[in-house]
Amino acid sequence: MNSSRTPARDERLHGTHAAVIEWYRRASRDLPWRAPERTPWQVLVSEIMLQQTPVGRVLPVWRRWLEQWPEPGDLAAASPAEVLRAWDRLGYPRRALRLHAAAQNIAAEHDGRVPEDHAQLLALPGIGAYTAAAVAVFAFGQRHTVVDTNIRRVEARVFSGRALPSRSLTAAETRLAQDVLPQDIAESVAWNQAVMELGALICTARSPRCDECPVRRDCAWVAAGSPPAQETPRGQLWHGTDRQVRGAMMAVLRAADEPVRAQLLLTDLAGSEQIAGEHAAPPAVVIERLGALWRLPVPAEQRERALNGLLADGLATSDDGAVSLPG
DNA sequence: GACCCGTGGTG
DNA sequence: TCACCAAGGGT
Repeated sequence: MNSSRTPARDERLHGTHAAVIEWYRRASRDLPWRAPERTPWQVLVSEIMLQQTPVGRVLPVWRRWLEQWPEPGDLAAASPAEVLRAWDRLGYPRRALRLHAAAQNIAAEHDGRVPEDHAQLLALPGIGAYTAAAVAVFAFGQRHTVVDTNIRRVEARVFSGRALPSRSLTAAETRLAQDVLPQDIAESVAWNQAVMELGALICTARSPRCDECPVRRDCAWVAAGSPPAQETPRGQLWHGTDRQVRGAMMAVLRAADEPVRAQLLLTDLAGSEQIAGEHAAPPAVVIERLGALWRLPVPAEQRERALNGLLADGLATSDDGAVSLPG
C-alpha cells in the first residue's frame, strides 16, 4: 500500500480505526485474560496457549493452569511431567516445556515478574515476534505492531484488496501493519485488540461475514468484488505422519502413572498380543491409549523415529527400556 | 523460506 | 466426508 501520508488518506484511516474500535466495544468476546484485573502472567500464559489453538479449547486449561500456578515462580517449581499433564490435549506440547522454561527464566532473572521490555520478552523461550508484542501491548499497554494471522488477513483484505495473506509473513505485511498502527498509544492498543478480534469473529478465513463488518465500505477486497484467493494453502498433513504417532504416544504417557515399556510403544496391533502376555496389564486408560497407538497404520521404523523425536525434544525420558514423561 | 511440531472443531 | 483451520516458534 502507498505509505505516503496525505490528509485524505489519514482521515480515511482514522475513520477505519474508529469504526473497528467502536465495533470491538460493542461485539468483542468477554475473555478472562482481557479482564481489568488480569495480570501480565495471565496474559502471557494465554498467549502461549493460543498459539495455533482455538479459544474454546484454551479456556478450561488456562483456568486450571493459573489456579495451580498463579505466579511464574509457582510454575518454575513444577516438574515437566506435571506441566505436560496439565497441558492436556492443547497440542504442540513443546509449548508447555517452553512456557515452563520461560517461567524458570522469569523466576531466576526477572525477580519472578514478567518483564515489560519487548526485547526481554523476545529473549524468553517460546516467545517470538508476535507473542512479545502481544504481551507488551495487552499486558502493559505499550505501542507495538502486533501481527498475527487475524491481523494479517484483515489488513490484506481491507488495505491490499487480497482475499488472503501470503503463506508466510512478509516484510511488506509487517510494514503495512506498522503504517496503519495509530500513533496514539491508547488508540494503538485498542486497534491491535480490535483488528485481531474482527479477524476472529467477522473477517474469518473461510466465510467472512461481510454484512456485519464495520469497515465493509472501506474494504479494498469488497470494493474489488471479493475475488477468490489465487493459491490455496497446502493442507497440513496428518494421517500417517510422525506427528500423529508422537501425539498418540504422548497420550499414552500422559495417562500412565508408571513408566511404559518402550516395546509397548513401538509395537503394532499385530504384535500387541504376544507383547501383552509379557507384561503386567497397565490400567484401562493406558490400554485404551495404547490401542489407539497400535492401530495406527504406520511402519515400525516410523514408530521408532517418533519415539526418538519425543526423547530428543525432552518430551519423554527413557530409563532401562521404560519410557515416561520427564522429571 | 521451507519444514516440523498436536489436536479437534467445522463448512 | 474430509480438507481446512486455529492469538506461532524454532531450526
